[in-house]
Amino acid sequence: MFDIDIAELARRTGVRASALRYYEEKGLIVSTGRHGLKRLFAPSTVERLSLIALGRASGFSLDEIAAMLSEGPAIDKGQLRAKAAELDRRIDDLARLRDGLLHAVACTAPSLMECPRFRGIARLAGRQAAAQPARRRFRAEPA
Amino acid sequence: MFDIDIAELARRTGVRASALRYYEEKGLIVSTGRHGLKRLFAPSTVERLSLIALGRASGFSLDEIAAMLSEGPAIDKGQLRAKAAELDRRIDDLARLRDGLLHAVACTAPSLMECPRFRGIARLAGRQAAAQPARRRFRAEPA
DNA sequence: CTGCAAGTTCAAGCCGACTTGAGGTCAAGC
DNA sequence: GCTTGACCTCAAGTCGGCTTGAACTTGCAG
Repeated sequence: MFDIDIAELARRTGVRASALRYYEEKGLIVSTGRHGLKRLFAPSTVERLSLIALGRASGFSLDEIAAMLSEGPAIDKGQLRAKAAELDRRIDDLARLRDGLLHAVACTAPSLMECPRFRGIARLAGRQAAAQPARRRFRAEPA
Repeated sequence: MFDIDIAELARRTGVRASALRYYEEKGLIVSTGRHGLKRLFAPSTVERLSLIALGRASGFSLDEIAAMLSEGPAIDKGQLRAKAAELDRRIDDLARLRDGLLHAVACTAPSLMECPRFRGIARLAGRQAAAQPARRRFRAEPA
């Protein structure tokens, strides 16, 4: 259970070394010290990074995640509850879209927009859906 | 049921005119013609934009949405099914994170990372969570 | 000792999704 | 017929989240 270097942390988490340095700079993770120049991380950082990945995949910004993970004496419960509620809404949206896609697979209408069921989904979607940039997929650090 | 101009479309959907022009350029929406210089849109574009908003909120890129919405003679069912499965995974992730947040509210451990339940969530989250940029919230076009 | 792979810093670049600003054009109202 | 203001185009800028490249430092193997 000794501290691990950045390459090992990258290997265990699938997060690139450059991203790990960036995370440290942003305060999302901490290194326990250095061996020469090289950063050392506690093994528990692996779990912390899982949580960060989960937050990212759920659409939170790094700053928001930092806030949720902060050790601050006053971690705001109300804010967490609000986040949870927001997640519930997003879950509903995703479920609706999933149902829409599955219906689209089975649907015989010539195009999605001509399918009344799909248009119903569209109508439900409404104005309130928040803008959000596109995902980018993980790319491996060149060997 | 006459065609509407870009300002009206923006008003009905909450999407800024500049974004609508960008969407047209990317082929996500089409204008039916011009009145002078001004674009005209069919009223059904409102629904289409709802769908686009839903897709965005669900983490799809504009290109992916364009593909899903395409009228193409061969809209790939397998791909849609894959998207639906992906959504299911994302829904699971979000539910897990939501449960984690709710537990955090109730939890007595001094910090999230010291709570065994939360660490369990972190462990489940695993490596497979895809990287994804942060949401940006909608900002209204200056009056 | 020396070499070198694997780390380091820092600045600059990239991507998607828009927004902003400058300068131009048009249809409608006076 | 002229102004006005809503819309137009096009290029450049912004933002978050990294990645990349150049130049440098180390600990360890030989």
